[in-house]
Amino acid sequence: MTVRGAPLPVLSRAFYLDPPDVVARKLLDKVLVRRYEGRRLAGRIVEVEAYFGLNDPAAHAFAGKTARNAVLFGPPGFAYVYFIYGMHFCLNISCEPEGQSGSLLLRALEPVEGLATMARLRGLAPDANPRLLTSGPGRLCEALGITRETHNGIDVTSRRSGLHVEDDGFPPGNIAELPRVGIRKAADRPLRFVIAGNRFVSR
DNA sequence: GGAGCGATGTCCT
DNA sequence: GGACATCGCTCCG
Repeated sequence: MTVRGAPLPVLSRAFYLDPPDVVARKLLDKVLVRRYEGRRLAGRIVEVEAYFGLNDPAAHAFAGKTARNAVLFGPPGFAYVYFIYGMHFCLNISCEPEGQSGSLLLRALEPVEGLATMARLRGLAPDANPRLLTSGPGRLCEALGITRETHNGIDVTSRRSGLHVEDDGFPPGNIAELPRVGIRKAADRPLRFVIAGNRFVSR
């Protein structure tokens, strides 16, 4: 039992050692927390995609290690943030032992704490529809103030990094497996994991 | 509520 | 030069 007011446990490096499909399932219903200007911005993870490094034509790591994707080949539990379509950032967490390049793409959160701040960061009114805050990989990065400059390569297993994942003991929901979104290669593999029926899942 | 499409920077061929 | 793990707007039902 958790003592009221005590900090919740942060997911450790060992949590991310497994293959990406396994970690993706475990990540659902955990809480992503961002420390922003002294405030907590938090959202429950409701949609994750798994990417298998060198064995996965859709993965950024597929063609081998480059300057951009180097984080994926490092130890598990680090943030890989990249810039896409000239205007959005996407957040991944590396998994598998060092040398392997699996990762998890965080695609949607159910916002839990700091909704007004998230709305401001998204350029929306404070009372905007919460579905517009963090439903989608680009949206959740904007809502949490995550950019490549500020977060690529940071350790998400450390509470001090300003971005980590907590386990609040929320009972896991039913998981649905779907094809991944927005890719051309290996588009048929069911590596998108969502909380079935959750309204904050993207699209 | 869904299809179509333009915006825009970076990476790798 | 082409592709890109997206988003928000328009237009049409």
